[in-house]
Amino acid sequence: MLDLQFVCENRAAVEENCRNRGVPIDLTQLVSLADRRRQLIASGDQLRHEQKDLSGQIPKAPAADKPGLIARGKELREQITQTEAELVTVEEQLRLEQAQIPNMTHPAAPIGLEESESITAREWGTKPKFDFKPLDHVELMAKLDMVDLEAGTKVAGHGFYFLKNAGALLELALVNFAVEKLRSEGFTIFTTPDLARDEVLHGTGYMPRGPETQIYSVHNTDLSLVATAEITLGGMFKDEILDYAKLPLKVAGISHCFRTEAGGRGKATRGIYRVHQFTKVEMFGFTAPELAASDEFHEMVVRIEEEIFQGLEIPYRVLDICTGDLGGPAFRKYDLEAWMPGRGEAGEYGEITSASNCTDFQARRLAIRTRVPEKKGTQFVHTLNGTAVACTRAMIAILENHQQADGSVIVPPVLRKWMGMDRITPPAA
RNA sequence: GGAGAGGUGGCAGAGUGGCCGAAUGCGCCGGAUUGCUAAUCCGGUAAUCGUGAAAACGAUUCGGGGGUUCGAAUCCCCCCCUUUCCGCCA
Repeated sequence: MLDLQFVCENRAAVEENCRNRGVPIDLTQLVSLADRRRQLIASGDQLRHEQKDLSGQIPKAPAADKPGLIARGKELREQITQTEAELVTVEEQLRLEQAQIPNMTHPAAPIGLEESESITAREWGTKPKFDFKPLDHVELMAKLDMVDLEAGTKVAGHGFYFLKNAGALLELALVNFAVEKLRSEGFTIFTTPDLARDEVLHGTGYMPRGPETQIYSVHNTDLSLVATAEITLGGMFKDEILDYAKLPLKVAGISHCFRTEAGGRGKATRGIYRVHQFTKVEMFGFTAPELAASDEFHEMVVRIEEEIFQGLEIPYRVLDICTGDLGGPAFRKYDLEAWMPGRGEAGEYGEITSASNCTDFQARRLAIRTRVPEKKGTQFVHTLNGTAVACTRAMIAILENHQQADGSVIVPPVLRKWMGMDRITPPAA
């Protein structure tokens, strides 16, 4: 969420930003609610001040004066109750209005509403040329006996799967590879809860239990399955004041990710590209509340993502995401898209990572602050998140890019120590 | 799951209706002093909201919510969390 005072004082800029992002918004209501809130706080403060003063006089007052003072006290109590009740209502409405407003946007982010208006910042690697018709990951995994989609459907429904044989090993190898990389970069590694309180989901900008939610919730509890470890990693320092000297904090989480993918049917649903559950290693950062600090962290996150996929020898491109395609909390976002030879007619790019700088947008709702030397009070830290490895997508890219004419797949050298094999071949019958 | 104990400032820990935003200790910051890797002494040291250019002033906050009262950290009710013992268990 944005700072209320900031929104009121920079109304035109906020409205323009919303237009750039394709978010319809009218700030009139918000501004008048903010005014009303201020009035109510002022009169409430004044009434309470008088009440405090009065109740201090009562024990010392002559007996004859007491009934009058007590009567006045009762009157004040009623006025205060009334004022506070209205304030609660106003603040509730205000919160709803505020929640609609997306983060501001990095001045360098490309402006545009269509996905196609994102800019390709750079490309890496050479797309493989095959002297045979390349298979897609579904066919490859079937031939290599790496997945059981039917069993997944039987047990949990469409969008669930059993990884099997080299499939299961490949998932673990990817997790290990990412963890090794992140440790060398100074990240503290966590396995995190796969469920979180709705309050934490809201804090990180996810909306459980709505009509269009992407989130699975557990009935009769305030818990939901996490869509990413971003939620739990962001939530772990909720309401805390972080030591400025220890920033930036680099943490990484291994978790399962659960997504309903409501309305996601139709495009690219084949195989394990879009699934309801997958395993992911996620980076998360808390930086000093300065754009220079979070910008630098953002570049580092993208660099690590690129080095991971360079290690896996996957051709990819980096997209600087345009304003219309940024999520609400993101100030700027870079996606990595891997070349997937089995997608579409002759191969297509598919999203494999996403790295966002959320500036203080998440931190404000989560109340994660720091004390900046020489500055009064506390300030909200900046938070960032980025995918190290989303296993299913990474597996697709590996299988389709490294497939051989005989249907086997060469294992990227960096994974071999965990896979225990150089090449994935069909298991002996 | 059963029985008990407890949630107060960065930490520890007092406080059972007005003199309590809160003793004391530790930590931290500033200063004094001492020729010595330290001790001692003095002072300062919460967050949030509102008004204000600022200094400052006011309000709120003792796990959360509700109640009693002129007045609640303190009394009553509900909830949450932590912890100890027992049971069960990967």
